[in-house]
Amino acid sequence: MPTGAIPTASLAGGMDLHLTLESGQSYLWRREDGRMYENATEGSPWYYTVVDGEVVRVRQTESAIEWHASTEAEALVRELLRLDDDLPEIFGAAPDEQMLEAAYEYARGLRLVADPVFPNLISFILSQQMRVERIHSMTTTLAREYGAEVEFDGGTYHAFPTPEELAGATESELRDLALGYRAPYVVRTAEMVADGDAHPNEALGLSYEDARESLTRFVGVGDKVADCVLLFSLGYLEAVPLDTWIRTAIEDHFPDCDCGNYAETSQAIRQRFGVGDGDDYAGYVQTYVFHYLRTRE
DNA sequence: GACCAGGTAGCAA
DNA sequence: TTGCTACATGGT
Repeated sequence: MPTGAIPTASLAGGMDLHLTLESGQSYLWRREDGRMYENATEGSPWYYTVVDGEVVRVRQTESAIEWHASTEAEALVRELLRLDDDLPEIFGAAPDEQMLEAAYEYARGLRLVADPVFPNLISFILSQQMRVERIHSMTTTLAREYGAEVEFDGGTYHAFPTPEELAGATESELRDLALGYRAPYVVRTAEMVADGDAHPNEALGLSYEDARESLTRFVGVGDKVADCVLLFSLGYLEAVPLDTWIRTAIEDHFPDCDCGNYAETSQAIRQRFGVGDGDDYAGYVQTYVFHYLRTRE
């Protein structure tokens, strides 16, 4: 079984794996000690995910990010956890606002993730009007009920279901799993992908705003969920999902950015959060602010 | 028992 | 276009 260790000192701006995986941006990793989202973080718990049928385990030790997988996986780990992002470069040039500075300090070492797109799309369809812990538990349930079992190093893991596997579920079954009114959204979106009518990757290559518009054709996907898919999966780091927490931040700290509708408020806050003259990395700033506001105290 | 959580679809004006 | 409102569930 290939293993490896990526020295933390080699990563620009360091890395905090716990923050990165438990800050509510990805719902596709699970903690092997079963203590996801508990504040106590003694030891170096392993996290795992399944990508294209391959189990990938990672943990953070004092000096490295260790990985363990069924194939050579360093490049994949670097991609999934965005280990090549240069945090000092991003935050060195980020806006000089008191609340933002507090968020940078609070979440030092937090990196964005690059989730596989279909699982990410479904997990954020589930996310509406839900708390972070429950979103994670619902994606875990879908993996357990509909995902393929993968054997790895003596253990059994569950992959997130494919579009075909989820399209085979019924609304009624998913309601029985406590997905509530999101159940038909999940089935219908999975069917669109499984039937070849649409794929979230078709957003790639489009301008940011066209890409956001493109994703909203999926059932259960509006501007906010589309922004999450763009930011946490498709590498549009300028995307700033306007959820309840960010809307509160706008109200309290950047009231001039509230333009009354999503598209214009989005543009204003992206300019405010962005590095330099444009909106570069505005989504990076957003993720720090979200985590800071949601979990401080 | 309200109130809230990483909102959206459907419908009326 | 914009402005309601219904929608499930579980925790505080």
